[in-house]
Amino acid sequence: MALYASGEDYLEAILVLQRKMGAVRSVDLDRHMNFSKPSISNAVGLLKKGGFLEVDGNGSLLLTGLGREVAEQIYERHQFFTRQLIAAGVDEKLAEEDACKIEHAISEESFRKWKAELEG
Amino acid sequence: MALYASGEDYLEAILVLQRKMGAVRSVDLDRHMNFSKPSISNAVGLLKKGGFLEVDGNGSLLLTGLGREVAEQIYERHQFFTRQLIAAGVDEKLAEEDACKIEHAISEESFRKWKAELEG
DNA sequence: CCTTTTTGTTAGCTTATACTAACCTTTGGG
DNA sequence: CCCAAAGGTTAGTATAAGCTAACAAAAAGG
Repeated sequence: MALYASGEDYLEAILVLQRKMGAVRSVDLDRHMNFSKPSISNAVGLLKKGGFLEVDGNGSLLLTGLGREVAEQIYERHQFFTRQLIAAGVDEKLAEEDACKIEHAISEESFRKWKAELEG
Repeated sequence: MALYASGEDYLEAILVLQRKMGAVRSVDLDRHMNFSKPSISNAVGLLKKGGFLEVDGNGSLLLTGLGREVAEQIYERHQFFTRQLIAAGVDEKLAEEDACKIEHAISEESFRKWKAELEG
């Protein structure tokens, strides 16, 4: 099952929220991303079907190995682009916003090389 | 009328083709981008309606001031990201592909500042 | 215990962006 | 001069990703 920009964003959000607050349920995603409950519910269903996460008896979202891998990759990109933009003088809010879009647009290969070049 | 990633790509392609071969018709776009004729036709219609281009009696696509402005902005981003990635060791083909996606994801403000920072 | 709130799902809609199949023009060579 | 090719449009379809309205189930607390 393919993963798209949207799915990457959900996985990243789950990772971030897990680090911040331990267990993460759909409703936490709901509050963190600004999407409606049905959108979250639908996205979580797709990620489950794709093997990126599982839902336990308490409704907690658990990243699988695959899901965690993707989430960490995307989050690393997020941080890199945010740092770069802030270093260039962009204010934090905009830097985050733009990083959040760029992170889905670049290939892993380009990212690795560019990061090595700029921060290596 | 709003302009999306897709529209930006068409405008950029028109600009590039104009520079390379003078007049540009839909069929030239057709060959340059790998989309079907109806997709091109539809996109051109939307760009016309949005005031980004006009079509003359010969079917040539003429960028308006607005259209040219957008096209040049996007093309500048395209060139910047391609250069950066190539400088980081990414091969040209992938650099172009990734640049082509990143160019739509970044805000003008972030782009200006980042370009100034990296290429002074 | 019953009611309200919290949480999640279903059903159905919208929009951006692509596609194919089929059709209509215009144009240009034999 | 006619027929084929080239160029472009129409109609209908698909998919990713969001939305609202309405419902269902579970938890919480007076």
